[in-house]
Amino acid sequence: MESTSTWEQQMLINELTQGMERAKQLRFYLCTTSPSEAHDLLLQRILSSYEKALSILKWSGSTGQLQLAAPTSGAPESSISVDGSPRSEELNKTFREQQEHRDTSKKRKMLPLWTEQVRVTSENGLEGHNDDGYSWRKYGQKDILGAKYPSYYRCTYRHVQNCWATKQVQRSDDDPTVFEITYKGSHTCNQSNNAVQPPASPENQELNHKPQQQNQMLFDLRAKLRVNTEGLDNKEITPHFSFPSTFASVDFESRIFPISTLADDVHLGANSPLVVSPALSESNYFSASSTYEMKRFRGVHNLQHLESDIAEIVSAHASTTNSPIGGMEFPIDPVELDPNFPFNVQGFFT
DNA sequence: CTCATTTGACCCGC
DNA sequence: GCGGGTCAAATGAG
Repeated sequence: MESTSTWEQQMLINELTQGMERAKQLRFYLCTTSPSEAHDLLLQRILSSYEKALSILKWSGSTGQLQLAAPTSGAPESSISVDGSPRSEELNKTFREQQEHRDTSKKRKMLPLWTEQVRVTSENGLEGHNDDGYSWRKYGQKDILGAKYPSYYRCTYRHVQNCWATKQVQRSDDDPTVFEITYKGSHTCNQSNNAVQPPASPENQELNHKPQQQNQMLFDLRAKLRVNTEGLDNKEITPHFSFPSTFASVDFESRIFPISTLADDVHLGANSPLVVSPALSESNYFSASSTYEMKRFRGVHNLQHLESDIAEIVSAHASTTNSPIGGMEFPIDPVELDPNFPFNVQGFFT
């Protein structure tokens, strides 16, 4: 019981911390740069973090696992609307909680639930962003009543890092250009530390599946970088990767949330902590092998997944040298990172 | 060869 | 029995 509560608290801390840090970043950007869509996106992500935190709070409250009250009465979306942005037409993503009426199964109450709507356009496939940096694996698709072939995704690192986040994507009945994405559970994998919380616009994965491996490489490299830097200055480096993806969200998020550190020192000043749930992070960084053991203990029912899990574990250590992005224009060794390192390569908010 | 997706089968709650 | 959700063998892509 307490462990569950602690986990929820960590998730909450994670969300709130991210929201705070994004707010700091926004403040900085507003002071130093001209208005741009980046500001809107950053605002959106800030609000999303807080909304998710509220979602967790409400969910925990309903299950009695966390005795905290949501700061708003009624639906949070009434007070914190992502769509509140005057440019929401471009971002066009609403965020609403539905835990009150979606929990028809007691077992399925075990995970927090929220829904995100993503609008798809013919030009760029998705407005706003397409990917939150999370890596998903599709595990099912089924036509159900009132939905056209909803797809089911789970976190790629479910077995490696015991991350039980899932999402369901289905086309909106009202507007065929809108896809409703229902997220279930929060990421406990490393990705959550590097990715922006409002998770991937899932349709991207239906319309464009390629970024998955790219995300994995990015994640692997990020993990590697973080491990390497953690012992040095408790800082981490997330360089700007630009993938040939149809969408730019991963690229964008890498820029907008440079997981801190040297890059943040440049942009935000040396007093920018950007601590993303250290407890969560650390426990996850070294959870791969233990998860593997756990899996063995519980009995592996899918050898293919086990093998891929092992491959992921191995690749996480080898990606720095083998991955195409490992040979990028930035030095891997953080010590060698020049404070003036051009994180604005390919335009940092330009 | 590896890994992600597809898709029919299966499980489970109502 | 029905329907939503998940599993896992088959298949395909890179």
